[in-house]
Amino acid sequence: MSPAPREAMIALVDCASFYASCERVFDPSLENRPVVVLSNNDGCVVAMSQEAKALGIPMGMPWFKLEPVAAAQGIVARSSNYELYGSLSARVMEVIGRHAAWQEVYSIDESFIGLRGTVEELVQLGRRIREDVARCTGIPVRVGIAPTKTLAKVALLGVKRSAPLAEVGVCHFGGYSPTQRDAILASIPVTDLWGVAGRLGRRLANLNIHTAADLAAQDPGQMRRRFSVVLERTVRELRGTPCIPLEEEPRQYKDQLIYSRSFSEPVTTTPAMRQVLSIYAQQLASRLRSAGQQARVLTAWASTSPFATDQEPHSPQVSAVLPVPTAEPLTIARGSLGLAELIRPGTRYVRAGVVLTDLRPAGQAETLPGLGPPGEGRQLGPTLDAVVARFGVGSIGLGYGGLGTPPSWQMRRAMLSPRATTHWDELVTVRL
DNA sequence: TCTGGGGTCCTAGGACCC
DNA sequence: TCTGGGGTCCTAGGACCC
Repeated sequence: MSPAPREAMIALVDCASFYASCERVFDPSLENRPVVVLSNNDGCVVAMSQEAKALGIPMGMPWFKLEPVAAAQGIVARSSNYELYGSLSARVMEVIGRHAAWQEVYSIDESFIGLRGTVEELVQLGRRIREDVARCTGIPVRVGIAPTKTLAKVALLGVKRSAPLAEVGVCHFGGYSPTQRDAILASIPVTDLWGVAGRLGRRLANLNIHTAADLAAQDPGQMRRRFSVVLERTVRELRGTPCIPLEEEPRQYKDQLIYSRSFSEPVTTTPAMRQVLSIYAQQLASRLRSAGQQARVLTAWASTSPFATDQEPHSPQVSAVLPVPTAEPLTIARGSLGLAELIRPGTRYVRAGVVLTDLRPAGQAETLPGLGPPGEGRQLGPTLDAVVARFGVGSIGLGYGGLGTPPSWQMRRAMLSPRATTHWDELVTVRL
């Protein structure tokens, strides 16, 4: 039975190979070529163009293993350029939003919109969205439409996997007969659904539940008792009952803030780790301040490489309750530096991070003058941010972070494209 | 030599309260 | 010998997302 005309529907719009597509927008020479986008430090593959996927390159493959064969296969690599992707994402989302009264931006490359209309009307609308986004941003998108978010994802998988649907770029789950829908669900492994990954997938396989159709046939209450309310909702959504609402309002405040990075070369000494922590703390303080929040609890950690076979793994960690909820870089740096005392000099650490939790909106409880820790209330954060805004990252640093030359462990991004939409001096030149 | 980063949600279990 | 019960709050850890 096809859904009643004008019933509320949800469309999931996703960008095809988003990072690779972004790289192509300002570099047409990448068209029709296998493009891979690398993680920070040019570590491993985090995104691929269709051509690269077709070569069978596994997601997450280390670049140092791919690099030797890349040239021979015509593979082009780019360092990830999140500033560019974020900027293009905002434009894509804005264009999508023009076509619907309800929109939830789900991730950097996915958006849900709420729609009403017949199957034919909504498929037409999906086509218009594709054309509009392509014309305004150069990014290809695909559209899956269904009564629930989970089924919209199923419809989108159809667009990705069926050649005729890929041609159109739009799939409406309601356009199929019940028999066809069952066949579609039976063709989708459970682990392709939202909320079902490896662990859960193995537990479901033990119960002989392998496909979306198998899962849809389960009793929702039983799935809740045996697994969780999350899986219960998935079952109900697969059966067409919306359980996961469209969330239009982006959340105003985050629950936690993390700054963590791998090093381009291992850090082995206490002074170097102090420098790492000072720089990370300053970055984090800056983010926290621009989010309009303060933190009360801080955790700092470092770890050795999980791939190293020649040394014992070591992951020291410190947690501290800050004297007052704060966004002051000095207080955050001081809390983080305790970690430097815990490292074993000579051990090779490959990454570190600082996590702020127990966040709250800034300005809720002002500390009385003189009662806070040293540095509180001196507005060091805004001053540092202002200097960085004017003279660039690295132009000023706190304590151990304030060194003139860039540290040797700093992130490597050798194949970085220009930030063509956010920096005047990196604009693209077009010759006619 | 070289393997990413930043989040959220849910549940179980302990602390604590009356 | 026999030793309550119901509720909330908080946290850690697991699992998942892109």
